[in-house]
Amino acid sequence: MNERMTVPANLQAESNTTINARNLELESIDFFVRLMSMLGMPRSVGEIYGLLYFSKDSLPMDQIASRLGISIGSASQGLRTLRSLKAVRTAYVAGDRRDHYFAETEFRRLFSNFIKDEIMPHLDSAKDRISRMEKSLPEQSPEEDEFYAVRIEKLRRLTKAGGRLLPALAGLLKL
Amino acid sequence: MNERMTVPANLQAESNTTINARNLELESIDFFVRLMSMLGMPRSVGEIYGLLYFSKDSLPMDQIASRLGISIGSASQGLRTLRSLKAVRTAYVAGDRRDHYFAETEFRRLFSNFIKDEIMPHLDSAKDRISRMEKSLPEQSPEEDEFYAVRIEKLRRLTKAGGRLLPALAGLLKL
DNA sequence: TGCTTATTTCATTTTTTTTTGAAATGAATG
DNA sequence: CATTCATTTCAAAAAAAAATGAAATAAGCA
Repeated sequence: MNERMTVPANLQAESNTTINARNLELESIDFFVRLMSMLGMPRSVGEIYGLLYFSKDSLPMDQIASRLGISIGSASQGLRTLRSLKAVRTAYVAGDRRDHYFAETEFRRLFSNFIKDEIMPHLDSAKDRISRMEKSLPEQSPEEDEFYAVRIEKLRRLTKAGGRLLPALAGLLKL
Repeated sequence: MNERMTVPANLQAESNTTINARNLELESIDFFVRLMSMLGMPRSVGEIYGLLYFSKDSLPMDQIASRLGISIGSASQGLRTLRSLKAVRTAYVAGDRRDHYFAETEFRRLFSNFIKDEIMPHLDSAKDRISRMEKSLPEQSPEEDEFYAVRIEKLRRLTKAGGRLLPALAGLLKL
C-alpha cells in the first residue's frame, strides 16, 4: 500500500470545473512522468511538462514549483532540460519580470531534438569503439577470424541503421 | 579522477592474441553496457551480453560471473532478463549439468522483443489514461473546450503513431 | 548605482536502483 | 534417496540518481 503518488494531492473543495481541470492536470502529469521516464528523464522533468501541457496560460517558475510541490532548484534544472530539448519556450508577460513558460506541443519536433541531442552522440562514439575493436582482433585461424569479423560487421550495421532510421522516424510522425 | 571502470582489470601477462581477445571483450562489454543503459537496462545486463557477444563458446553462469567480477546473484538476475528478451539462449554441453549461455546476435529479433515487452505495455496503459483525461474535460466556453480537445487529440495521435511505428521499426532493421 | 526579485548552482540529503551474499530451492548423479 | 552442485530468491548493503535548500549570481527597476 501507499504507492508513491505521482502528484501532490493537496486539493481543496472547489467548483466542479476547477476540480475537473485539476484531475486533467494530474492525469497529464502522470502521463508525461511515465513517458519521460521511458526516455530516461527524471520525474521532475515529466511533471513540469505534464503541468504545462494542459495549461492555457504560461507559468513562471515559482508557480510551477509550488503547484507541483517541488523545490525551485528542481524546477530550475527541469526547465533547463526542457529548454535544451526545445520542449518548453518562454513568453513575455507585460509588467512581470519573471520568465513565463509554456509547452511546445509539436511532438515531431520534440522527438527530433531528443534524437539529435540524446541519441546521436552515443551512436557517434559507438563508431569509434567499433574501430577500436577491429584493432584488437585476435588474428588466429582464418575460421576464427571469420567469427569475429562477422560480429563486428553486425555492430557496424546496427549503428549505421540506427543513425539512418532514428532521424527518419521523427520525420514519419505526422502529428 | 578514477572513473568507474567498465570492467575488472585483473589481466595477467599472457600471449599476445590472448591479450587482444581480452581487449576485444572489454570493448564489447563497454559497448553493450552503454547501449543497454540507453534502453534502461542495468549495467550487469550489458556486461553479460557484451561478454557473450564475442565469446566463441557458450559459458555457464559461474564463469560469466567470475569473468565479469560480479556476484552470481547478479549474474542470475541479468541472465533472467536477457532470457526473457530472448537475447541469450542456452546450449547443452555433454557431461556438464550447468546451463551454457550464448548470445542471440540477430538484432532485429532483439529489438522486436524489446519493443513488445518493454514499450507496448506502456503504450496500452497510456490509452486508458487518455480516456480518463477526456472524462475530466472542464466544460466551459466552447473556445476553451477547443484547447483541451486539441491537446488530447495530439496525445491520441502520438500513442497511435508509436504503436504503429515502433514495431515497424524493428522490421526495417535489415541486419 | 543600489535595491529588489528571479534564477542558477552545487554541496548535502533523500530516494531509487542495483548489487551482494547467504539461505532456500531445485535438479542431477551415484 | 541422499548428496552434491547449480540456480534462484530476497533482505541488506552499496551505488547511482534525483531533489533539496541555501548561498551566489544575474537581471530588471527606481
